[in-house]
Amino acid sequence: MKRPTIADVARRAGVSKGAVSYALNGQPGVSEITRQRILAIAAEIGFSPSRAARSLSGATADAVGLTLCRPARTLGIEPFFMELISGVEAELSARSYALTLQVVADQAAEVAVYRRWWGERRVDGVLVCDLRVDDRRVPVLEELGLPAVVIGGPGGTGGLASVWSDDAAALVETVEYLFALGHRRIARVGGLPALLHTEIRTEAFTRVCRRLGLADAVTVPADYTGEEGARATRRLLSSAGRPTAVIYDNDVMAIAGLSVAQEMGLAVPGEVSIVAWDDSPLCQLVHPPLTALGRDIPAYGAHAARQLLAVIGGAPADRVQDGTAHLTPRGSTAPPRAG
Amino acid sequence: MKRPTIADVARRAGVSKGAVSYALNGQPGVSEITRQRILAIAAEIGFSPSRAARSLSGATADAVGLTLCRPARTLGIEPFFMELISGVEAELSARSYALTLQVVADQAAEVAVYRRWWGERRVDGVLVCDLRVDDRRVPVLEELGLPAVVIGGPGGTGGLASVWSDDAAALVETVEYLFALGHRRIARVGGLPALLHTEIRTEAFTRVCRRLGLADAVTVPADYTGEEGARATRRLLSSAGRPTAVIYDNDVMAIAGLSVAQEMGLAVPGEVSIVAWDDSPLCQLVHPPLTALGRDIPAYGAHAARQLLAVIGGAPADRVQDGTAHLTPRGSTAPPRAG
DNA sequence: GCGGGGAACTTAACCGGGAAAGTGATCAGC
DNA sequence: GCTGATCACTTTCCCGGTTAAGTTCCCCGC
Repeated sequence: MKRPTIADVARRAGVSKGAVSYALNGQPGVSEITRQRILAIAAEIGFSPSRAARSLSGATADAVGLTLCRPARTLGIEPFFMELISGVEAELSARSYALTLQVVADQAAEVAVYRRWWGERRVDGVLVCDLRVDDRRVPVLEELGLPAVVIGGPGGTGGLASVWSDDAAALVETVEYLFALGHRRIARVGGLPALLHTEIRTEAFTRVCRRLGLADAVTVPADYTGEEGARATRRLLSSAGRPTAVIYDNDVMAIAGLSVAQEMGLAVPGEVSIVAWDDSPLCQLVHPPLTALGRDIPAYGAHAARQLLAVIGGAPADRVQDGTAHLTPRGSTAPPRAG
Repeated sequence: MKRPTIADVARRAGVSKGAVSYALNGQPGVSEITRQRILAIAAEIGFSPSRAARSLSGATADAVGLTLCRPARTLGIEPFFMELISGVEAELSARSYALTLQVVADQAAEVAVYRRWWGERRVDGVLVCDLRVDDRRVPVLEELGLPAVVIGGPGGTGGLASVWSDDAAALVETVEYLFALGHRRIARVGGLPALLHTEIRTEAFTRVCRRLGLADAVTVPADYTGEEGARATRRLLSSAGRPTAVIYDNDVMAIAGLSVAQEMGLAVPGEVSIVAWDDSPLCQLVHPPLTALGRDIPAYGAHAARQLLAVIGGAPADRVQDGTAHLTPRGSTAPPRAG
């Protein structure tokens, strides 16, 4: 019932608590026989050193923080965060680091959380998601000196370490694929415009379309929810000179878009081709299954966690590139029907 | 850069650190003028007390733990956990408690995590998900004396506090609704059979079907993934005397089932009606939109968190009932087509 | 037989707070 | 004018580890 302390172990072993500390941490200063005896006693009474006491001397909390700044409803439907977290976790728990999670309302709250965590020494570092254009968290983290790895970029990460994926290249690949199929009117339903990766994708989209000579390459901003995806799709598909292909910034909006197209009596992929960013099992459950840009999100998370641990360990704040998303063609894309 | 301590505040205020401690904690022992001066200085230099030092004296970690024991891919697609977490978080962060998350491989690992967390005083209590039949975590938690709230039941929670929802009643309501529509051959695609709530639902299903005189009320076990949902559906719909209605234990399997039915040329809801457990925006994105059993998962999580904080505070280990899921009829259910 | 050098410990200081006990000074009451 | 209470602090100890600085004791060499 009562949690044993190092003093309990010492008493039972008939040694001082210093000796127990040496024994448990594999340091010289105790004989092998004594060490084994101490370890056996510690295991027997279920002793594990108090993290608080340890971090009070040692200065590390053995925990990293992650804040999520999205409304509850979009957090739930998007597999991205949960997959990211499970990847982060895999890496952290292998080194017995804990993950402290906090859902915040806005960036101001997030910055406050960072300050508190660091002041309280609750975490040794943080992972930063949903990087924004001119993100106010970046200068704060730099000022605090709180070890951090930004999941996102490239660019906009200041002097902080980051792990990024080349969304621009993935988008170019997608547009070129649709172009090769014969599409000339391609539209895009984007994510939240304030997010940096949305801007990166939008810019890449505009650039590649101009290069290919596609005039009206429009991006309709949305917010990753099905409702917004549906509304944007309705707008696009009811316009004069409607697109023959639509790229969506996440799977939920793509599925909503597919529904809207079918509702409007448009054949997919005959009259409209659909591509989803973020491949997920859902993309394969609908009819037709969605062509999607997928990548290994848990690995991305693990990569970020690994880098954060390195930065905490004193490594320089590198900007590391993770794998680029690759296109998996499925039934939702085809050459546009002539007409 | 360097994190200030209480001694820094004391030095700048020209008082002892004891005085600073009283001032910050709102205790008597300092004059109001001094208190204000100390608070101003603390705010100015960005001081927040070290959690480690505080919990070393005070014994509370101001953190609760949550372990998730599902493979990464099913964690991602199911909105349940993320919604639960956001609800838990809302309650915890209001009382500035932190949430420590750990993804584990199996129950043995989970038990080890509990032992470590408690021994390390990393958490003040834990939330237990995915309660199993004869769950081995329950006796361990009781033995450790680690405050815990089980999210699940009723039953199987030993002497631990719990928050539960009446799945049996919700299932009965669903079957009666389908019966009233005229369905006489109703099947169910269940979740993992090892989970207690699956067993509760299965038993309730069997009982209500017997009561209504529905002979072949079969439950096909599955694992919440789309693939298994599709496989189970294929099996059910290709059998002789195929069901005219199928109830799925989660939304992903229901969507997969809908796809399979449409693939097999069966009209939904004309030839097969479909009901999903766990309503989510996805259910409204497919065609036809799915009739679903929904409830407020974030509120469920908040409820559990609130109870855990109460138990940590010394409240008795009650078993509290949360709201029952309610049926939202949509386009996927209708009277069976005569034939 | 005695000093030197380790090995195997013990002791004690420290980390950063909380809180009980102690210290002056002021003030009220008799 | 003395006692006692109260205020506003300061001092000191404690939490449970880590670790630098001793302290024994034993072995070895000369």
